[in-house]
Formats: sequence, C-alpha cells, structure tokens
Amino acid sequence: MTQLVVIGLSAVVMAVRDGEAVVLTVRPMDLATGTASRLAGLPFGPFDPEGHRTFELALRAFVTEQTRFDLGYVEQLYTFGDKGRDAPLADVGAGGARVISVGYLGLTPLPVETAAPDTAWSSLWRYFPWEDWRQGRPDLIDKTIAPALKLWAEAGRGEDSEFRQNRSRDLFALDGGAWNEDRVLDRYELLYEAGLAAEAARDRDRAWGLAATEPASLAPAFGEPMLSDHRRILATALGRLRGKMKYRPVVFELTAPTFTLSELQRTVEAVAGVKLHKQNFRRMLDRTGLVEGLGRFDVETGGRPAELFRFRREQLQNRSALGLSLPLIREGN
Amino acid sequence: MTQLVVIGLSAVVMAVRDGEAVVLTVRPMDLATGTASRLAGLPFGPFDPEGHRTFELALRAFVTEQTRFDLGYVEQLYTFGDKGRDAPLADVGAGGARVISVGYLGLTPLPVETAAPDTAWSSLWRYFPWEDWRQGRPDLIDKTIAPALKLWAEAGRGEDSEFRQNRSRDLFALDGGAWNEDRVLDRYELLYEAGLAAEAARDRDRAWGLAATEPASLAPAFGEPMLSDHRRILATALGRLRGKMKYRPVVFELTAPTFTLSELQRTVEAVAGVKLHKQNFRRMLDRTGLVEGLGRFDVETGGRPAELFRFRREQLQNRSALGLSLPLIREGN
DNA sequence: TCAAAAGTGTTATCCTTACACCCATGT
DNA sequence: ACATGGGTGTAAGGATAACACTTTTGA
Repeated sequence: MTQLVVIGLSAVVMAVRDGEAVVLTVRPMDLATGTASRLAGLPFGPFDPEGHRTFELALRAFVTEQTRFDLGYVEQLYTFGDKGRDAPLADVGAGGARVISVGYLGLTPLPVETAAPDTAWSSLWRYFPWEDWRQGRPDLIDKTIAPALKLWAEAGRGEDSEFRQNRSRDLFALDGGAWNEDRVLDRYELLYEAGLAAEAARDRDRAWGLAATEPASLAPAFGEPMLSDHRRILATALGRLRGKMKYRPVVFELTAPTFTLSELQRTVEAVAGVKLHKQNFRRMLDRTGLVEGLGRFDVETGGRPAELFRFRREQLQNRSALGLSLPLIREGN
Repeated sequence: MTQLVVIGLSAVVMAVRDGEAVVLTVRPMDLATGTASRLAGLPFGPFDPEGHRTFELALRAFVTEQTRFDLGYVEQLYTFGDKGRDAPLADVGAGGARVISVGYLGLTPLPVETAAPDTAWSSLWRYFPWEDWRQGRPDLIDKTIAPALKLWAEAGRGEDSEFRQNRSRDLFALDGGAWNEDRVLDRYELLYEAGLAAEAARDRDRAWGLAATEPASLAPAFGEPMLSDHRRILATALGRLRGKMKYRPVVFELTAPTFTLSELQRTVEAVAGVKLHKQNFRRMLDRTGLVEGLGRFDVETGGRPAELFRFRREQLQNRSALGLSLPLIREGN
C-alpha cells in the first residue's frame, strides 16, 4: 500500500511590471554539471507530509525560501500525474520515484527584485510568443505556426487528419475565426502533440531511454522550453487567470493599492494579451462599481494628470459574478 | 525523500434521474464491524503509481470495478491534502500514512441501476438540503440555518463576529440579498467552520484523540454527513458544475442523445437548483445555436407533443464562451 | 503651440426580462 | 370542453460597441 510517490509543489507567481506580464522563474542546480540549469523552471519543491499541515503553507514556505519573496493571493490550479510527461524534480533527482505535482497560481502586485540567486522575472511571451495580440495578430502564427500545423495535420490518417486541422484552425484562429484568449493550455498541448514544443522531443527521447537530443532547430516561434512539465503548468495558470478575470475581480491582486484607470487597463491587457476599448472599459468599471475615485491625481503620466482609484474590496463578497444566461424567474410558470 | 504518502482518487459521478440530481454513493465495508459503513461515501480508491499511467485511467478502472459502471465525461476538481480534515481511506485503514485525495467529477446521461452491492444513486439534496430553490427559498434556511449561524457569529470576538455575520448573510442570502447558486463549497465550509456540519464534530474528536461521538442531534437541516471529506468534495463538484454550465455546454453530458426542450430545462434546473423562465430559456438556446430540432416528436408528454432536439456537438470547439466584459477593439486607441 | 495622455457625449444594435397569448393532444 | 404541457410574439430597458470630441498637462 505504501508506494514510492513524491508530491511536488510548483508555483506560478505572476505580476505585471512596466505593462508586461512576468513570471518568477528559477534555474536550479543541475546535479550532473554542478552549474545552474540551462533551462528555466518554476519555483518548486517537495511536499513534506510530516512537516506541513496544508499544501498552501508548504508552498508559501518554500517560495519564500527559494526566492526571498512572500506570496499574496494563492489558488490551486491542477494536479499533474501523467507518466509519459516528464515530471517535476526528475531533473534534480527524485530517485526514480513517481512524482505527482500540484500546481499553484500566485499573484502579486509587487514585482520586487528578488535577491535570491538564479531567480528572475521573465516575460510570459518568451514561453508563449503567440499569446500576445496587443499589437494585432502576431506574424509568427501565420508565418511559422500555421504551416507547421498544416504539415502535422496532413500527416494524420483519415478522420484524424481532419480532426487535427479543425483543432488547429479553431485554436489559432486560422481562417478568420475568432481568437479565444482563454485557451492557452489547449494551444500549448496542441503544439506539444504536434511535436513542435521542444519538450515533446525531449520527453520522447527519455521515454525511449535515449540521451536527450539538443532541441536544436525548433523555431523560436514555438517558445522557449522549460524544465520538466513547467511550461504546461504555466499555460494552465495563464489560461485560468485570463478566464477568471472575467468573473472575479482578480486583476486587483496585480495592481498597487491605488492606480489610474489607464494603468488598470494596461494591467488587464498585459494578462489578456489583447487591446481594450478605453471608453467602454471605463464605463464597465463604473457600472460594476468595482473601483472608487480618490480625488487625488497622478502628475507623472506625461499628459493630463490622471485620477487615482482604488479597488473597493469591501463589497467583493456577494457580487454575483455575472457569468451568463440562466434566465431566472420569480414565481410560477 | 520518500515519504508515507498515499494518493487516493475520489469520484463524484452525477446524473439527473426523473428530474432530480443524483450522485453515485457507496457504503464500504467497515473494518471494525465487518458490515457496510453507516455513512455513505463517494467511490474512491488508491492510485497505484506502478500500475497506472494517468489519474484518469486509474479512476475509470476503479469506478468500473466498484460500481460496474463506465464513466463518460470526466474532469479533475481539486486535490485535498489538509491534515486537520479527516482524509479519505482513513476509515478503511491507510495504515497511518498521510492521504492526499484527488477529486474528480464525472457526468453521465444514464443513471443505470448499478448492479454492484452497497452502491446507490442518492439525491444531492440529502447532503445539501439548502441548495434546492426550485420551489422557492427553502424554509429550513430561515427556520434552522440562519438562527444557528447567528449564534455562531455572536460567539465571535470583535471584528470576527462582524465578519462571520457578513459571510453568513452573503452566502445564504439572509437579508433580502441575492442567492448565488454557484457558491456551494463556500456555504458548506461555512457550516463546517460553524460546527454545524456533522463532520466538523467528528474531525474535532479525532484530532483530540477521542472516540467518535455520535453526531447525535444535529438538525437534518444541515444535511446528512458523509465519510471522511467526501461531502466537501461533493460540494466542490456541485459548485464547479453549476458554474461551468454557464460558460461551457456541459449540460449535454447529462442528457440523452435526443431530448425535448422541457426535459433539457428540467435537467438544468435540477443541477442549478433554481427555476428558469421557459420562453427566455428557449430564446437563449436558439440564439446560441447549441441545439437542433429533429422534426420528430415525443408523444408521451401528456399534452401537445414536444419536438425532439439534439446537441450540435460538432460546433462545440471554438465557441467563445460569453464570459463577459473585456470590450475588445479592432485597431488603434 | 503642439504632442500626449486623460476624460466626456451620443448613437445604433443586441440581449435580457417581462408580459400575454395560441396550439395540439388526452380524457 | 377543458386540462395539460408545448410553443410564439412583442415591447421596454439595459449593456455593448462604435463613433467623435474636449480637457489638462509638459516640452
């Protein structure tokens, strides 16, 4: 009944700095070479069933230890346990045990320069360059991704070929379809399945007992790979955050206590990866009553001074979140 | 590094039968008495890191084994690992190891009578009687729950007292506030914290090393308790499903291949626990284009025959989910 | 004076909500 | 004929998306 299982915790700590979405990454020591790992990973650590009462406490403890940084908002994402996928800690030696990793999302308003060595804030678009549509549709989708997916789809047999093609089209908005910014994970998994994410080649090699081939010539369009399955966890986190922003006021976990409406808009845009309509964004804000003007102004904006606002945290509780449809009725019928 | 950890999988398998939401429950053998356990639980089993490639495969295997029932739609819910809470398997002997349980939600259109012994479909409202608002606001909220929560709030000190009161008011819609049907987990956790869920007393006893006191006289208004933390997992599942219905067409995992619009509405109502507006429900359906009339009719309805419809699964893929706000813009500004 | 960023007004369109009403079947 | 459940039409109000325009600062 007692098995060789190790529980690992991984943290996706996100912030917005200078209008760019960033994530906290580490380069752990590689046991083989004794130097910092070539690939970046997420802060992660083993869960000690003796010492820790809850996952969340364990997570906060080791993130602080590794990065000298205190987490604020935290939420559980998903638990990963597939055997095929390269598992966390495999690179730093879990002694052959099966590793289950519980992923967490943490948000912080303060992209503090972390003092810890081998720790850095990196832009999300390094790992998902196709996810930033703020300057319009990224060229690399049509130039590199679409052709590669087309080849992959054509390599499929019968039904499968058509299925691959439809999925590519829908997820990457290929034939004039609408871009759905929430489906970050689906897109990453598609690229992984198609063998276009560098991690796919690595995991395949490892499954066959081969030495890792350098993920040599994959185009930068497919994003920088990460250690083990960390890029998959990161994709889960970004997708979750993008979706959640729409029905819970989580953006405010990423802003300073006071902010201008433009700053707030830039923060939302940085995460969602799309441009928003200024006037309508503002109208939406005062309809929902989520923010409150302070009558004070920020003079540093390089134009007309902007009023400072704050998030009205107090009335966060019940807010019925909007969701959609389910047309309610009072009585009868 | 290798610790005494056991991974358990728990399945919340839901269906709608005769217009009532039901869940698959089991009464495992109690090792002490050798008879079926007094309390119901969810189907659960250990995850074997040697034998199983993924959680999902393991889950499908043991659910079939325990209940002779094949799962259709499956999604991961949450991973529970708190020490304070009574953990799964504790009742059937995990030998003192720390148990981490990964909860899954399964949906099925066929509430097949399961042949397996000690397995049954039970109404969700047995466990959460306050969650069914289809006949209007349940009496037991004002008669039993509200007064009990009031006492609990008054027992709090200072700030805490006010906080408890606000939370009770918001979650149970006490002072004319709006009912938010999605917050099933928050409500259960509130009752647990307030010591009103029978499980709370049991876990407290166990933490203090006492023999379990019979959860004697808790009013039925607080729902029937389940084994270990299964009612918490069930609450997570119901909340998730209620929320998800609003942005993904998951209801159709609960319906037969063809259905009348009234049947579909009753299914949604059974899960959401609220009454819907017939005409507007129908208008919403053809706006979204989710269903398609078949030109065939069901004559068994006891009135004018109803047209049969089917879910248009094919165009499920991209559908941008509605969510809300994020006012997009094409170019500039 | 002009660029840059903040902030306001107005309109067409669509969705939601609410109302009242007609249709086809079994008893 | 009438009860029962299935199904339709229409209109008011609010939210969204798209226009264009004014205001206040620094260089």
